[in-house]
Amino acid sequence: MKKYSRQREALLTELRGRYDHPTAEDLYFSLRAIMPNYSLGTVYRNLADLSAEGIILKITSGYGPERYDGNIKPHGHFTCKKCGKVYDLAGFYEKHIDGQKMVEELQKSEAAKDISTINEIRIMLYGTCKNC
Amino acid sequence: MKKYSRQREALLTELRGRYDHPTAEDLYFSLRAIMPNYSLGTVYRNLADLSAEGIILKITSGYGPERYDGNIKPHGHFTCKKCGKVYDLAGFYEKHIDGQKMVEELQKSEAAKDISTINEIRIMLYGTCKNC
DNA sequence: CTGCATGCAAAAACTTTGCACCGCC
DNA sequence: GGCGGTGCAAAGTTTTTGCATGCAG
Repeated sequence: MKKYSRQREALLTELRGRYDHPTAEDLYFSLRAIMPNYSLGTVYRNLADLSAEGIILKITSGYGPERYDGNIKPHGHFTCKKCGKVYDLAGFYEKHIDGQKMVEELQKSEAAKDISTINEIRIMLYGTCKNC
Repeated sequence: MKKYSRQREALLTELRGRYDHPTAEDLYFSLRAIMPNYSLGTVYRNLADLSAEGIILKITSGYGPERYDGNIKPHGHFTCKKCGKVYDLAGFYEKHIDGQKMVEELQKSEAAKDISTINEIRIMLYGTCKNC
């Protein structure tokens, strides 16, 4: 069982209160404003724990540092290759992705020889954003 | 126009000759065996150039360093969260992903307000592999 | 009190870059 | 010959970790 901590709680609240897919450093600065001794190591440790538990989402784009999302409802993302910013693709999953079917088909396919379990599907589109 | 170099040529040959999604370091060691002065900086520079030009694929999983793929035909990947290894999902794209339709629908959707151009779609599944 | 979480700083992991030299065009 | 690519090493960026201390259970 996981032990409660004010730091983890504050991190979760902060992340859930914003919709800009912050980096660890973004969160660090925000949290420092509230809890002046909040350390960067703790940000990273809590982000790693929370995302491993599936309580938050880690967003990996390959353009800049990792970003995090408090919204764990499956949804697609778009990354701007110029500025690295990540945008939500609302409604995209519902329209285009049938996770259950994908997993079922994979289990029947040749790829099944390598795969033991599947627990996450990420979809990332790339291009340039309107601000760039 | 891009100038020819033995190093870039060898990198491309090496990458196209293997199907294990090597990291920059993997390629560095392989290339060193053939060209003893091949430097890691050059590996990174050529990987960056080639992937920016779309001649090779950069595979970002978020579990370990970037990996690269000489096969640029669109295809899905699977990452093992334990060992970081990446596997191809053959036939997955054809069966599940209609890139053109995705882009068209996105242009009509609310997400279009942020997006200027789209030029890549990546899909990554996660879980554990048979070897772990 | 006991042990997991934190703060802080050092270190690790990965990637980029400055500069002198080399080799393609 | 000129300019872009390379080799090497140093530096940059991002993330992880060791250890003493603090706080939840």
